[in-house]
Formats: sequence, structure tokens, C-alpha cells
Amino acid sequence: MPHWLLKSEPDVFGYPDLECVGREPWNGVRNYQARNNLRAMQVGELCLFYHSNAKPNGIAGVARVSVGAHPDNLQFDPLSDYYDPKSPPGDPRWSMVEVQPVRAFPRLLTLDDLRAMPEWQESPLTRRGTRLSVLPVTDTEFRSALSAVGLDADSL
DNA sequence: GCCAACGTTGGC
DNA sequence: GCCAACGTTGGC
Repeated sequence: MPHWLLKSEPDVFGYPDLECVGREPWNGVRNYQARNNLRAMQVGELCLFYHSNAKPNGIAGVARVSVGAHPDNLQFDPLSDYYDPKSPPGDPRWSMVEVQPVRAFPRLLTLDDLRAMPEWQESPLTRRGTRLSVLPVTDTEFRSALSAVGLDADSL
């Protein structure tokens, strides 16, 4: 099963917020590569919830795709920061999914932690200058991240 | 189709 | 707050 990583700024919406609201539309993504990843996400797939622009940055929990890709509502809302007047209504340019909380990490698995893990050396996340906000995660990366904080990927 | 200018992301 | 990296825009 594919896994994913979702970036969010905890000052805006962190993993605790996801637990609080129970489910959250993942909208406002305005990058084609990230969008293509959203479109590939299937219901039930698991996502690492990553805190960016934080002190410190790192993975805070696991989320699950609860609704698959569908048109992002904000692209047609003129009052939204994410309004895209050039998106054709008959062929919406941007997509969103919905996610639900699965498990909070017992501790934040920081970017520094990840950089120190052999399993994460190839991930775009640990490379400088990667701004992609929705990215695929390999099974090895996923399992090693959970195992590093004492969680078992098979018992989620 | 190229590329300079600009805006944004995101680590530090 | 700074700035490197990178995506997008728009003139040509």
C-alpha cells in the first residue's frame, strides 16, 4: 500500500488540530506535483503528518485518507486565498482529499532524527530545497519512522 | 520556447 | 528575519 507525507504548519493546523476536528479537507494545494500526488491517494492509505515551519520540524502523527481526490472547493471561491479564476469549471485544475487522525506520535520525530536515519537518506524531505507539500513515502521510510518512536505499522 | 523577474516555501 | 531553492509568470 502506498504511503504519503503531508506537510502542515502547526501554527495554522497541526496534528492536535486534526485530532480535535476529527477530519479535515486537505485543500489549498496549488502545486502540480503535489496535486498529482493528491490524485493518486486512495481511501485508507496512511499519511505521515509533518510539521513544517515549526520549532522543531518533524512528524507528529499518522493520518488516513478518508475521502479520495475530488475537486478543491476553494478554487472557485473568489473570497478564498486559494481562488483560481483560471481553473475551468468543467475541468477543475485543483484537487483535494480528506484525512482523519489515526495515531499521534508519542514524541515528535524531528527532521534531525530523520536525517540521521539510513532509511530516510533518499527522501526528498531530507534534501535541501524540497518544497513539495504532498509527497510519497516508501514502505521502508514509513515503517522506520513509526518504529523510531516505538509504534508498529501493522497495529495501527 | 527561452529566460529574467518575481513570489513562495521552508530550513536555519 | 534571512536567504537558498525552486515554481510560475510574462515579455520577447
